[in-house]
Amino acid sequence: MTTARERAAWARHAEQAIGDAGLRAGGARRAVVELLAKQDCCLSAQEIRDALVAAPGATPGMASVYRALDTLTDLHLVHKVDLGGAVARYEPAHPDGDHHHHAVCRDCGAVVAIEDDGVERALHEMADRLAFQVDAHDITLHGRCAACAGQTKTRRAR
Amino acid sequence: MTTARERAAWARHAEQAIGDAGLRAGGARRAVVELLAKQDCCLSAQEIRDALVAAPGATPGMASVYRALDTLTDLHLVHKVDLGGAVARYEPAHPDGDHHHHAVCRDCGAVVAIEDDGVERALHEMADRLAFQVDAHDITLHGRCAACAGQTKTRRAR
DNA sequence: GTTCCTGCAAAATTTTTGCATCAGT
DNA sequence: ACTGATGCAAAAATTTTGCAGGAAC
Repeated sequence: MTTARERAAWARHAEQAIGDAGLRAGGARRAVVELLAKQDCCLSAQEIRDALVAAPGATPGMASVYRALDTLTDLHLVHKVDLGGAVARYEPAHPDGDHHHHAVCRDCGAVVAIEDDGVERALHEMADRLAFQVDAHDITLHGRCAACAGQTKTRRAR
Repeated sequence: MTTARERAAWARHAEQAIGDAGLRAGGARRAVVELLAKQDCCLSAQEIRDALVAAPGATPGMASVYRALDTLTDLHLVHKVDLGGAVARYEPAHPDGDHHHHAVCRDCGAVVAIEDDGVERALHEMADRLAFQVDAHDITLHGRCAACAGQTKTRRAR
């Protein structure tokens, strides 16, 4: 779980890294960083823009959101997550190696964050044996979330 | 590793399941099944169509390829794999639970199939503890393949 | 003879790029 | 002032859908 303290630290770290890279502090990218800092899990580009437009202040264009996310991903500040749908999702990349994976409910589409040391350990042991230099890994679980598994299948509009 | 015998079995199983579902044996879908049966790992829709167009016989349209893949995925005969790029990839889903995961080289884009019992075991143990009914899982490794890790980074055109 | 399948073209969706303008350093 | 950042619109790329004709059962 990510604490409020860690989130604030990420935001500071991100602003710092952006400055160090010789980039400027424009409104759109800062707004994206500030929004992402509040999140524990991933958001789509559309969700990010919708949230920024709904909030008071600037109304950035989609292109700026994508450009900001692209820059942040290049700086390893943001992790691009592909959960199998049509849209990519983005979440803060915490530098301490604290990371999680995702479970997607096939009924309601909910995304749940997952953490498990056993799996991480097995994954690292496997990586050591592999003739492939592993830098990162993503795990996506598919199935039914607790709510949807409980009730007789209610399928949300897609 | 998937043997020639297993591939042939998959092709037969697929044709059977298609028939059982009350579907007909048109040329495009059969060609897709036959091509996939020869593969160990995943192909994109474009790669599938290119291969079919290059081969003697029919020249199916992209729409037919997508429709065939969609039908096969619904019947759980094909597994849709999203490796993080812009395109989705598809591979035969072997019914015996024999499955593998993927490592993507960030330099040359090569996709390598990965199998590891330790990881599978850890994943199942985790799934048992989770308040989420896990039906399937995907793992994607990112890094450098043996060839690219060996030489000083040569970056292929993207 | 139905009903499904196919191929083409058009549409829909997500993401990227061009360009003129604005803003940060 | 110089150069990066932004917003709009257009473009690109992938996947889906509509429709008319053809093929399987």
